[in-house]
Amino acid sequence: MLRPTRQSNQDNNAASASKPIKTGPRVYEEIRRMAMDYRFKPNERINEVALAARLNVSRSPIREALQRLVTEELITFQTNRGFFCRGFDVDEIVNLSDVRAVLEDRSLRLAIQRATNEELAALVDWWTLTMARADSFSSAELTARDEEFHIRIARLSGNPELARMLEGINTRIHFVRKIEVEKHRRLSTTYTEHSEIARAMVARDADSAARLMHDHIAISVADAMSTVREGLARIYIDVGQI
Amino acid sequence: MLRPTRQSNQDNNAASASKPIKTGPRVYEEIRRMAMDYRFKPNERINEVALAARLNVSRSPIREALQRLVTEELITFQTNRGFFCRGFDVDEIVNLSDVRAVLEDRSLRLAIQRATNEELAALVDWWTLTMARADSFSSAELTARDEEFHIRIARLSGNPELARMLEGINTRIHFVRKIEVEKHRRLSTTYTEHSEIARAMVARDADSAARLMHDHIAISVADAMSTVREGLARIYIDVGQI
DNA sequence: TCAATCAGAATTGTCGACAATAGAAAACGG
DNA sequence: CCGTTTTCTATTGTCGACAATTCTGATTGA
Repeated sequence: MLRPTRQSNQDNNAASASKPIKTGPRVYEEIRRMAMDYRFKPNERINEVALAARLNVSRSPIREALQRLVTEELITFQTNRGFFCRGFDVDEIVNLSDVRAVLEDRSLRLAIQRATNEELAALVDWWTLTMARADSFSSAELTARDEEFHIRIARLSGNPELARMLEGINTRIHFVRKIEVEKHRRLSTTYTEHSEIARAMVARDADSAARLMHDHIAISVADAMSTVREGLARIYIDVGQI
Repeated sequence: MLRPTRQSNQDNNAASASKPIKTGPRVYEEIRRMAMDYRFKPNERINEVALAARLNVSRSPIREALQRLVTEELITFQTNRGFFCRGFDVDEIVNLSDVRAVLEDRSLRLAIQRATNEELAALVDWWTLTMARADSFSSAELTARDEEFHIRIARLSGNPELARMLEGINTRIHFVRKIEVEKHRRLSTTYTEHSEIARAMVARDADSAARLMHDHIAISVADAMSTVREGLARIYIDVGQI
């Protein structure tokens, strides 16, 4: 295999000849994605050499990426035993939803105080457009838009820390959210809640907006359990790629 | 220097012959501490080899620790340029305080709902005891107790995610807090606020407790500026160890 | 049959080496 | 004298190697 000088990024996945991208960040992003989507089974031990081979790099960048993901709570770690996929359980989802609720509340209220009319109008328009095209989007794309709606509000809050924390939560509940989006889709329930929230924001009606947001986010333990049940089914049924 | 087989942890700092401690975790903890206390100057570039030499290890564990600290926002990173100490500025402190306020509010309300009488009584007692001995504590110890007071409440909330996020914020504002503790001390202002909060919790008076907590945490931009000013003075005046 | 013990295999932890990149200093030209 | 280019040096990025640890599963003894 005569080692190449400094691995010329031989683009293993997807034939995109677009960007070279440093291996470090690329590896991090790739593993992060895998963890978000539970491509590792819950609590599964992650074999460093196998993963390194799969991504065509040595263990160093793998380990560095994994360490980062540990503090993002997407991965766990035990000394001398290595890295593991996080678990997938109801409590965590419920707890995260609770934290999320208070952060979204603050986020929204600050946005109402600080955002300009134009910015809020743009939010409404963007979501209206998204809904109009909803049918043409895949579930993954729709989930991404859902996430983006909330992040946009967080950005309008003017507090980057708030946005950062919400993004952290988002990556951790991404899988759950995707399941919920698909459930919505099956029942052809449209996402009118976002529109209502955005309109209340335009009207600078903080309390109404906050109430709508809260109801939108709130998740009963029963709902969480049902979602987890479905999630576990997918994780263990879907055949891994390759 | 005839390399030793697997570095026998020759205990560079402090003569503690207590625990062996794996180098990985040790290094992480040590660098984390340095970052918390701004032993690196704000925005200073961190030299990996120098740091490795200082801690008597190779660059691998250093880099892994630094990567973790990047996602904890104690360190920044730029590809091909390396790691840097985070900045030290007013906006960040104000923004973090704002987030902290909502998390502490939630934390406290959940604790009031869920904690037992015994747990809340223990909180009051512990703080009373701490205050009684306050004079015998160093500023560092007192700061640690201050932090612990809030973390205990977060634990009583029963939501580990809440506690985790507050801990994350605590590590980032640790330096600021220490300065505030010393300011209090100079003015011999006693920390009665904690006692009042705890007592309101015992009385299950959520709104009063929350109001007290909010006032306790709230920081005006002017205050933040003054604290930052003092902080910068310390950072650049204190001579680094060795 | 089952628990405990003990090789042998697999995996992690840390290291030193070296190429690629960025940064600093020197040489150059105006 | 100052801005630009070039050369040299310092630093980061990634790798393969090997010791230490954990895991596996085979063997033993009750």
